[in-house]
Amino acid sequence: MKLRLSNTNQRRVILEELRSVTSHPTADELYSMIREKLPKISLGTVYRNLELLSSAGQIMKLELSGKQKRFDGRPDQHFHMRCTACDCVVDLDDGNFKEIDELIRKKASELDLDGYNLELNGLCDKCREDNGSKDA
Amino acid sequence: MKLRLSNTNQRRVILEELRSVTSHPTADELYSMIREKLPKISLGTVYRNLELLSSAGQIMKLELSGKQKRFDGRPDQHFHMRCTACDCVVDLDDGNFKEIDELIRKKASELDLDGYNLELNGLCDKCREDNGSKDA
DNA sequence: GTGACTGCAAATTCTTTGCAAGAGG
DNA sequence: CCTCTTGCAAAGAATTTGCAGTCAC
Repeated sequence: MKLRLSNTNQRRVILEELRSVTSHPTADELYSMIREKLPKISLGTVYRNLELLSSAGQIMKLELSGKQKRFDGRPDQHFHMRCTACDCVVDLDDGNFKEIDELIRKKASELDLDGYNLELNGLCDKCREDNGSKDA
Repeated sequence: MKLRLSNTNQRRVILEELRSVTSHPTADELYSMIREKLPKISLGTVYRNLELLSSAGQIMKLELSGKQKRFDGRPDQHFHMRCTACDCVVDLDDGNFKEIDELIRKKASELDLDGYNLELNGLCDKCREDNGSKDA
């Protein structure tokens, strides 16, 4: 659903901030980040705008495993990996998953399903490094 | 991790109840179901036991999209579909997803990942029916 | 000016936890 | 017995909401 959103300062900063990072912050992480620029912003405003922006298709709301929702400034479909060590979420290179995407879509259309959500698990670069040095 | 669990009445009823349904109840849904048999059981006990049983590998904890965790009496790996209308979770016939599973595993092993979580979306039988009658 | 938006705080929802009493082996 | 478990109630974490004032257009 596309909505017309008015152009408030808070909304603009939230969107800019989210677009400027490749992490996939939770609402409260984003709140901390944004408070450095807008110290008076409230957490409720952050939640409300993230909801509106994702309804408008300008960002993506990620409801992956784990208790907190995360938000992604990239509005296009792509894949995510959840780090099994630090719980962060990183983007995966889509090239690797084109085939998988096509296969799932094909099967889904046969079964009259309409979408899917795939989350990979693994170690992010940082944790892989830490882990490697621990083994050594 | 396998644990030795003592054999309390509450634990046994929770497990039986969860095994007896194919829905994938949330903790509080299960709590309501169980209170018909054990009216004095507490919600905390249900949560604690679901956690223990899933650590022991006797049930599965599903952390899918949506805010509440759901629990599955089938301890073996299989696929789930989330109904986009009523939000329920149903098991999918694995035969359809063997190929997908293999492809994802292959790719995951190439990229040194270690697992994945796939959730399909679609309409459950009941909602499909309701929806059909609405269209007519 | 009017409707959308904001900050604040309180309310909701889901889950976990401390504790004293109770059951299991 | 001694430990693990329970019921209860309170705490905690994440998110939503009511409201009165403010901003965008």
